[in-house]
Amino acid sequence: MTRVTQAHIDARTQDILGAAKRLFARKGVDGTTMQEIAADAGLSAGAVYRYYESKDDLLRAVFEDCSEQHRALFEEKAAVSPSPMEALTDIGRSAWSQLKGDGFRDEVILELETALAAARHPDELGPAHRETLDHVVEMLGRLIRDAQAAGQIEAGVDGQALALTLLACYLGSGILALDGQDTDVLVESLLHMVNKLAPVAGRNGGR
Amino acid sequence: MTRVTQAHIDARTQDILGAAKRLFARKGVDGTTMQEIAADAGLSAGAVYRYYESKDDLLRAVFEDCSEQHRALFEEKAAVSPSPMEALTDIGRSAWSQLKGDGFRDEVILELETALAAARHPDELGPAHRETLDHVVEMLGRLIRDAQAAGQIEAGVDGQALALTLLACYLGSGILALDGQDTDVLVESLLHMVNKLAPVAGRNGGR
Amino acid sequence: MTRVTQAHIDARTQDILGAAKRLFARKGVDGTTMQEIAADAGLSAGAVYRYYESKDDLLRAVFEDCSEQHRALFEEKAAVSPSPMEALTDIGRSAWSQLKGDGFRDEVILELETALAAARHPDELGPAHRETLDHVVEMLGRLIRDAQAAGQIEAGVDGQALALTLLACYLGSGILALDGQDTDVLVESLLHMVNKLAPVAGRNGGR
Amino acid sequence: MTRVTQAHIDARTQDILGAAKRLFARKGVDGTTMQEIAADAGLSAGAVYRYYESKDDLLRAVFEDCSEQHRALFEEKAAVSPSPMEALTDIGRSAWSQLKGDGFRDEVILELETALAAARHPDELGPAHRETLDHVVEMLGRLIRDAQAAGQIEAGVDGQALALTLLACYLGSGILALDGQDTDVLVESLLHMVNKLAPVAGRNGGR
DNA sequence: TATGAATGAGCGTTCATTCAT
DNA sequence: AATGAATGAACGCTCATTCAT
Repeated sequence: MTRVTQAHIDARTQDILGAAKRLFARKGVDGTTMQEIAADAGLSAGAVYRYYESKDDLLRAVFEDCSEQHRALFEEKAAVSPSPMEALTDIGRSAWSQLKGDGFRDEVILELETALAAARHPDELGPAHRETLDHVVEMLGRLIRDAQAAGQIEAGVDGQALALTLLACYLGSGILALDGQDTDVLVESLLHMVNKLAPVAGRNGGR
Repeated sequence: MTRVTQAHIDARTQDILGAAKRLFARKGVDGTTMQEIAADAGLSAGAVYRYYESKDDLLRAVFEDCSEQHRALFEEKAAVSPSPMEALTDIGRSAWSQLKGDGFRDEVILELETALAAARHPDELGPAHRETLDHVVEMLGRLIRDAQAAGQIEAGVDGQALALTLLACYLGSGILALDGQDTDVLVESLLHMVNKLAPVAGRNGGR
Repeated sequence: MTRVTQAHIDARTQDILGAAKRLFARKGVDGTTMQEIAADAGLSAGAVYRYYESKDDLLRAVFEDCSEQHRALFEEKAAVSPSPMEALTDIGRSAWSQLKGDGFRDEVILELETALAAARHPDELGPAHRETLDHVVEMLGRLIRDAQAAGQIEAGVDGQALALTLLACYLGSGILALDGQDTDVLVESLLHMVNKLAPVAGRNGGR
Repeated sequence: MTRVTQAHIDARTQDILGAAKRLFARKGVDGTTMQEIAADAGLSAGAVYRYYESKDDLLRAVFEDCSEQHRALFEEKAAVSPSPMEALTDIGRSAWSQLKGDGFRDEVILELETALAAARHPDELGPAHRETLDHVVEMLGRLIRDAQAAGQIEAGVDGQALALTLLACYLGSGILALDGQDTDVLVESLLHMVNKLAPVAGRNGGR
C-alpha cells in the first residue's frame, strides 16, 4: 500500500553508498561522520540506518563495491581484443588512463583503504580482498599464457609472476598518481618491456 | 646541569615514536589512543605531551621517520656496486627481500598511510611525500642513465619512466605482500624484463 | 456509515493494549519500542497513534487495565461464599493460585511497574494506584468485620490493619513468585494464622 | 607518585554509587542519564567511566549494594535479642520502622527495580537476587525454629512457610508504604498473629 | 619531569513521533 | 484508516588534552 517503490529504496541505498565512498575517500573513514554521509546523501542522520545497519556495515559495502569496480575494470577489456598481446596492451592503457580520471582518485584511495583494512582484519576482510586480487592475477595470467601460446611472449616466462608484476605496477601507479606523478609514461615503459619478452625469432619477424 | 640528560630525552622520544609506529600500523591511527602509545612506551598518558605537542604532531613525526626509512633503503645500496646494472639488481633484490621481513609489514602499512595522508592533506604532507618519492626516482633514474652509458640498457629507453615503473612496482608489491602474495617471484620477473632492455647487439653477444 | 465499525476500532485498541502489556512486562517500558508494539499488534508503526496519542498515553492505559484486573480479582470471589471466613479463604487461595499461572507473571510485573510509576509520579498516577489499593483493602476490611460479627475473628482485631497485612502479603508473594519461590505453602501458612484469630471460646468449640 | 589516594578513589566511587541510587530510584534507570549521575556526584560526564565500565555495570553495583543493605537489615538484629520470639519482634518493628524513614523510600524502589530486573534477566541477575531472598528466609526460618524449640511457637507450624510469609509481608509493605499507606499498624497486626501461634497451653499459661 | 584523574566536545546509534502517499 | 520512510533530539560512551600534585 505504500507509494515507496523498490527503485526508490535502491536509489537511496546508492545515494548513501556514493556519499560514503566520496567522503571516506576524501576525509578518511574515521574522519567522516554518519551525519556527513547522511547530509551528503540528502537524508537526516537517523535515516541512514534504514539502509545500513551500522557504519561498519556501510564500510563493508564500500569495500565490496570497490572490489567490484576493480574486478570489472580488468574484466571488460579481456574479451574484445583480437590477439592476447593486444588485449594486454589495451587493458594496460585503459587501466592507466583511468588513473588520471578525476573520479578515479577516490577509487584509488579506497583501494588503499581496503588493502589496509584487509591487512588489519585478515579474518573478516582479508579473504575478500585476496580473492579480488587473485581474480585479476588469474585473468592476466591467462592472457599471458595465451600470448605465449601465440608466440608473442617467450615460453620461458613465468606467467603467474609476470601477472603479479603487472598488477603490482598498477597498484603502485595508483599511489604515484595520487601524488601527482605522471603515470602515462609509466605504462608505455611497462608495455615496452613486455614487448621485449617476445621470442627473438618472433621479434625479428619475417626476415 | 639538569638531572635529565639529552640522551634520556632522545631515548624517550624514540620510545614514543616506536610505540606510535607499531600501534598506528597495527590498529590504525584513529584506532590507537594516546593512552596506548604512552603505555607501550612505558610512560603515563600525560607524559607524551612533553615530547610531542599533539597526536597530529606525533603522526607527522611517524610519517617523517617512515619517509626517512624508505629513502635510506634505496640510498645504501646505490653506492657500493661495481656496475650500474648490478646496483639496480642488488637494490631490487634487497628491497623486495625486506618486504618479506616480519618487521617490515608495519613499514609497508605506514607507507600506505603516509600516501593516504599526503593525498588528503596535499598542502601539509604532500610536498614531503612527493619529495621522498622524487628522491628515489631520481636515484633510480641516475642509475639507469649510468647503465645506458655503460651499454647495459638501450639508449632509447626513457630513464625517468623506467624509474617510475620500478618504484610503482615496488610500492604495489608492498600491497601484495600485505595480502600474503609471494613477491619473490615478482622481483625476478621484473629483473628479467629489465635485462631484456639491453641493446640487441650486447645481448646477442660476440657475433 | 463508515466502513470501519466501532467493533473494529475496539478490537485494534485491545490488540495494541495486549501487545503493550506483554512487551512492557517482558522487556520493560523503556526496553520496548513503539515499533515492536505495533508489530506485535499486527499494525504499522504509525497506526498505533490513531488509537493512543503517545507512548505515555498507552502506558497509562496499561496501568489502568492492570488496576482493573486486580480490582476484579478480589471482587469476584467476595460475593459468592456462604460465610465471611470462607470467602476470605477462597479469595486467598484463588489469588495465590493465580500467582503460579503462566500468564500471571506479566500481570505481577506490571503491578510492580505500576507501583513504581505511581511512586515516581504521585500527582498523575498516584491517586489511581492508591484508589485501587484502597478498594481492595476496603473490600477485605468489610469481609473481616463480617467475620468478626459472625464470631469467626476476635472482636479486638483491627480489621483495617489485618486487611492491609493480607494485601501486603499478597503483593510480596508476587515478588517471591517472580523469583521462583514456592508461594503455595505461603498462603496456607497465612490462612492458618488468620484462623488462629478466632475467639478462644469459638476455637475451643462447645467446651 | 600520585597524590590521589585509594581513599579518594573509594570516596568518588561511593559518590557515584550514591548519586546513581538516588537518581535511579527517583527517575528510573532509563530516565536517568549518565550526565545527571556524574553531575550529582560532582564530576564530568566522562569521569564516571573511570569508576564504572558502563551504565550497566553501575546498575549492577547499585543492585548489589541494595541487596547488601537488605541482608544487613535483617542480620543485625538477629543476634542481640535474648529470646527468639523477641528477636523476631525486634526485627519486625525495626524493619517496618525503616519503611517510614525518608531515605528508605529510595531503597524500597530500588528493591522493586532489582526484583524486576532479576525477573527479566534471570540468568545474569536472578541468582544474586534469589540468593539474597533465600538468605533472609533462612535467617527467619532459623529464628522460627528456635522459637519452636523454646515453646514460643507451635511445633506444627511450617517454619519455612512462615518465614516466607513474613518476608512477603515485608516486601508488600514496601509497596504500600510507597503509596503512603500507614504500615505501622500492619506490623502490629502481623506480630499479633504470630503471637497467636504460641501453643495453647503456653498461651493459657501454666494451667 | 612525571603522573593520572578530570574535562568536555563529539561520535555512533536509537526511537518516539510525523506525514506524504 | 493505514503505511513506513523520514526526522532529529538525546543518549551512552570515547579519548585528546590539561593540570594539580
